[in-house]
Amino acid sequence: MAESPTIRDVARAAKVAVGSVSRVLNGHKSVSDDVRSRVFKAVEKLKYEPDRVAQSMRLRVTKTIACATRDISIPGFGNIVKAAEEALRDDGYTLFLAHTDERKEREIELLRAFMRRRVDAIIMTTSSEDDVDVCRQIESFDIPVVLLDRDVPASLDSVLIDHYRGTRAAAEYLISLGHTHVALLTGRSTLRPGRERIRGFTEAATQLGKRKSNFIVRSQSFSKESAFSEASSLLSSSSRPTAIIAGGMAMLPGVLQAVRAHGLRIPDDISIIAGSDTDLAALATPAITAVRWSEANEGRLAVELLLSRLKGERRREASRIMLPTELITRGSCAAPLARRS
Amino acid sequence: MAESPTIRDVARAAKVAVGSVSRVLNGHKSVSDDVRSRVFKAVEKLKYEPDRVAQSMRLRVTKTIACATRDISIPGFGNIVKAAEEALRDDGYTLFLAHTDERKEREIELLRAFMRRRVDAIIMTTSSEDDVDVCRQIESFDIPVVLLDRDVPASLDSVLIDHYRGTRAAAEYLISLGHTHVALLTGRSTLRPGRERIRGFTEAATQLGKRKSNFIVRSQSFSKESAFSEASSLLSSSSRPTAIIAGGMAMLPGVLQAVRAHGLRIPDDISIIAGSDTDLAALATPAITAVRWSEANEGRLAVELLLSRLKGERRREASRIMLPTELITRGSCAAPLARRS
DNA sequence: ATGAAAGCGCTAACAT
DNA sequence: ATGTTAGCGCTTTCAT
Repeated sequence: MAESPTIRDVARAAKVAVGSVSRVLNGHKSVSDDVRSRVFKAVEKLKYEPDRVAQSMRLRVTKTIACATRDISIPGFGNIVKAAEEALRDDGYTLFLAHTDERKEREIELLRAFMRRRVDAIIMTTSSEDDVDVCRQIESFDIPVVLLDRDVPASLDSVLIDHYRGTRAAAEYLISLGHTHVALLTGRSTLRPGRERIRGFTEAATQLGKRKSNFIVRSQSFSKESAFSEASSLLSSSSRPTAIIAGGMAMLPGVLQAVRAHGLRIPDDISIIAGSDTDLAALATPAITAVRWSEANEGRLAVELLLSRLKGERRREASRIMLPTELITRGSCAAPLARRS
Repeated sequence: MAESPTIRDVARAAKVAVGSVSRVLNGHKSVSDDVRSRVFKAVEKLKYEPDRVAQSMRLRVTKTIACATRDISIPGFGNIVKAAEEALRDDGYTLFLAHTDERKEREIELLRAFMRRRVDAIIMTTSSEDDVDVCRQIESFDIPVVLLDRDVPASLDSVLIDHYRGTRAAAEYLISLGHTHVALLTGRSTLRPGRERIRGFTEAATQLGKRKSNFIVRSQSFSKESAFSEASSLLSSSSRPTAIIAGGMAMLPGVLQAVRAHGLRIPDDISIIAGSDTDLAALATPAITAVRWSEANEGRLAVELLLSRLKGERRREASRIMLPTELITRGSCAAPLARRS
């Protein structure tokens, strides 16, 4: 296998200078038809492909964008990444993908690696919104960064999900069915998705008045495992809630597992609402009522934000795009048993 | 924001030559302690990070690996990619991710883009095993390529899943329950996963004898949508099967949707087996019997294969690693109704 | 319109 | 042990 041909090989084959080859390939005006056609012929013959590494070197632009999320194997993130990749590729960008495991050190290490690779922009979900190390590092970057559902002190572009309204709607719906003893399982309140869900949840609770309501929040982590253990402990408690909101993208499986382990029926024994919509929510039996938003839009909008900066508007104000949520009611919620009998 | 410092800036700050800086940073022997410490001090002070693009340029190695699968939003692929990324990162590699949408033109375009980026290796699922364009292109590459569950004429490394045994076990299990009218939904037989599943399925059918069995194969595509439409047509037919095997990573949702649309009960009216294990299979009601393999191992082994080539064994024979499958029996299968009554 | 040459940041080969 | 320099493949400036 011969080495790939370089621009010199093309120049030699076309009997022109390398500069002319470059000019032809980059569509400059000042080239004669004769040279142009000879260059194209040589390119064709040699199957020449410009080396992007060399171009990056020279142009100080790599046409790569880094994407780092907590865990790419979570279906929701897959949808986001897919849409982002699709939106990027038409402009000649390629996506670097990595997962952070929600660990700060990994995140810092990852960001450094991305900077050394001279990526043009970054899409990410930081593991913290107030950690000085991470925030300072991101602020020191001179490239566009868009955060996915995060609210950091720095003024960065972000695509936010309206978990507040979504969760409030979910809680109000449960209240309307007669529930007074409801649990919200979500991640740490130091992270926007957890914080906003808690806000919507507690706000809904105030409608009932303090005396009548027993709304509890468990905000440990967004993981499936913690969803399972929190739900299990809740379900074993003497006064178990009559409804649970699984407030995270990967939490429903854990909650359903716990419900099953306790031999409880949905919605008779317990009502369930998922904080994000998935195949599992749609096809469980009964189907699970869920807070939905468009993950594809989330990815797409993040990319649009980046591209607009990359195309020149580098100095505009930080944009915060809020994506609406919608409560999809299905069969997993009913009036609490006590009330029905 | 100042420009990132270069090796020259470090050399100047440490009052040494650029060559010495490079030697220190790359751990060469011939450097005095004095120079070493001065360099490290300067690096620290300037927060210098070597430019990977320049390194790639000089060393002819980019430390990037491309990964292209049909659709990254399919949970199974997420698991594979996650494991692969984890295995790569320790060696300083970063992953380029793209999806092919199972379209040949996209695939070719993608491969070209990857080559122009001078990726060191490629992990992929080709959309075809016999297409001359794609195969010839891949063969022309001088870099390691590992195929995920594909069998192309060229001698490439591959990680294969034992769908043959998995599907045969699934079909035999259904036979043991008394089913004689079973349908396999899977993708085109020109692709290994479809082909092997069909092989296992038909081989199991022969045990029953031609007269007694009514085993039908629908091999259109692996997509959820086609699973839905094929299952729907099957379920509406006058002689509908008593069991369906959803033989693809994303097909179970489509099949369950169809079953639900027809108001059928699992396993009373119809038995279901999933061709790959997911949260949905584990947590549906009833839980769905599934053919399982370790997607994490699939990703990990693919990377091991690549790294071993990258570390020198470039000329060894192509390896074909076969990953075992296992039938996880859950509650979605029962004897067919006719037989029970 | 085209050729020649500088230079992006780095490593390695060559001097000393 | 350390400094100097060529050169990776490309784009662009400067001559002509």
